[in-house]
Amino acid sequence: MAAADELGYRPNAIAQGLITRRSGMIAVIISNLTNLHYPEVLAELTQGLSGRGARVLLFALKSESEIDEILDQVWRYQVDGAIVAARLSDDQLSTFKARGTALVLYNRQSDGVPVASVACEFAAGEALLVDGMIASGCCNFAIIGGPTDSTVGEARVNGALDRLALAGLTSVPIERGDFSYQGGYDAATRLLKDKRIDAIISANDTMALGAMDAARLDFGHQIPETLSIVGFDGVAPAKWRSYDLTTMRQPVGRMTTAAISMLFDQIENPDLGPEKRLFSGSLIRGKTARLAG
Amino acid sequence: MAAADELGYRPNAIAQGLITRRSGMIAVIISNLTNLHYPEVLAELTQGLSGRGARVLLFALKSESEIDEILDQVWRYQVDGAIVAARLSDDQLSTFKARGTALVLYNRQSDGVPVASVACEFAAGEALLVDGMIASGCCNFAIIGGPTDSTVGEARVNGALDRLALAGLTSVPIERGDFSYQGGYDAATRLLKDKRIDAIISANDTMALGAMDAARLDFGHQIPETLSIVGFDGVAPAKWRSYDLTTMRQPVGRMTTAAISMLFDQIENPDLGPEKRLFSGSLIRGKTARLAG
DNA sequence: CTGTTAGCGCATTCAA
DNA sequence: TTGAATGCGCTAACAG
Repeated sequence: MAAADELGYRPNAIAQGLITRRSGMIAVIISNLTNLHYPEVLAELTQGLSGRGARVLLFALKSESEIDEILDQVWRYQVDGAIVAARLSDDQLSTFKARGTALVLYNRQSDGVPVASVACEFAAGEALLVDGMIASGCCNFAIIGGPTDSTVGEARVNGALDRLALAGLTSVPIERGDFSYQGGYDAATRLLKDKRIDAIISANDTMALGAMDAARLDFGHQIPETLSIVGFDGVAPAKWRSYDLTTMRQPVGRMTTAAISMLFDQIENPDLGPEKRLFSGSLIRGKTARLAG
Repeated sequence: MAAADELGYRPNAIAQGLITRRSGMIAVIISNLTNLHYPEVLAELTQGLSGRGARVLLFALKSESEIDEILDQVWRYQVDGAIVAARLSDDQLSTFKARGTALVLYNRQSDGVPVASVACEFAAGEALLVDGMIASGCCNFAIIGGPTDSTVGEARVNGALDRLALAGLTSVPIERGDFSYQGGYDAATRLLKDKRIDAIISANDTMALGAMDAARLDFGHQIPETLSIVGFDGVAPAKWRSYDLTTMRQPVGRMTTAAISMLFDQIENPDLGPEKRLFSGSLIRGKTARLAG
């Protein structure tokens, strides 16, 4: 019988799945793969899932409107579970429960339906950044946010705003970008017309890098002397020496590991109550902000 | 019957696949997802395949040695085809033919077994870069290559060496990196100890960016006045204003589109002769090399 | 054109 | 322990 194996025989996983009702496939749904942060997440997820004997069925959304057709495919393929970094409506969330498909949200929360999720704590992270900048003398803040329909983006903007308000800083100008370098560059170009701005908080690193270039190359700013800039994520280019961005690094490894184990917990024990796990980021003291304290 | 659909019924693609012998899944195998270039490729592939009604089963290799277990999974899952950006042995290539699984190599070639592939022409690209640099007065070239076991890396290094030899430039120093920023940074640090070097050719953009930072921040070079640097790929960060790298951009959209249509051609017509499609890159005249001509 | 049946490749059950 | 039968959800080929 082992001879058959030498002949190239491999059990048909598709047929196996039909009978065991376990396809061995996990849907990974990511809304903007081109964001520098997500390839890292995807790589970790793929490795981690592979280590637990599962395969990744990948879905990348070009726009959030595609999510319905994507979910349609997800149902057809009988995936054992899904890890989702995209906006899901309450209806869509309920469908997962109704169909008994395990689900973990990545860096998103649900206000309505209870659902398992992992996320990086932004409030504490933003607070740390904001407090440090205030303590070092920044007083005219501006924010570069994501699109208003982005959960992550809004959360980070609000986290920063809250902390600024706590320090008595209100009416902070906000410009929005699409999380891209160019988006950050353009947003900063609009913001820096106001010469008093001496601190920019960006909702992610890539936009912060664009903002840095606009500030120093077009506006003649010295960073961090005349302008502080901070980001969020801790992507690889933020560490590059031409930038050396001050930012909060998401613990990608721990988050993906957690997402995977939560997913398998659900699969093995279907009526497990959903759990939310929050990880705190780690401060990367780059050279783009003087952080006192 | 349409009422059943409202009830949430979706045909079981797994069962469909069992009988039609078409799973609707394409394996995408990528060796180093963390390389900045590949997320873009993956995004395009996923979109394109989705547009043709196929789903992506993703495999990311941490090291080339995992390829065998990966292929094992590929066979089990009865994928309709595979797009592979990883090193495959002749044996492995033959197995695809033997099992009748459609296959397109991405940016790799096979010398032995005939197999369909798409690739970006490096020789002409490197020639363009090299000629331009020579014409503008560079005469002490150095090369930053990839690991010796990387097909793409070696091809690009050899492309550059050939062209340099044609101009009578021989004994060009080569240092190798792992395609990462740090790898390029370190390689440049070793190369630039020789003060005569006035031109660096990097096997990819990310290493070129690392080399730029080493050159200007540690060695006090003015780019491109005292040192020219060119890369290959055309990744997003290469266009960032702090770098503005001179490079050859791979036509990712055309290449992925071609890979997908070649794959489907094979699927629909199994005994189609393999075709190699070569695309030429487009020169991006950044600011890191003065290119005469 | 609608209704029935067989079988895709397995895992699981039951009989031997 | 080994061997044969059943069925997972569907499609295709067939009969009515």
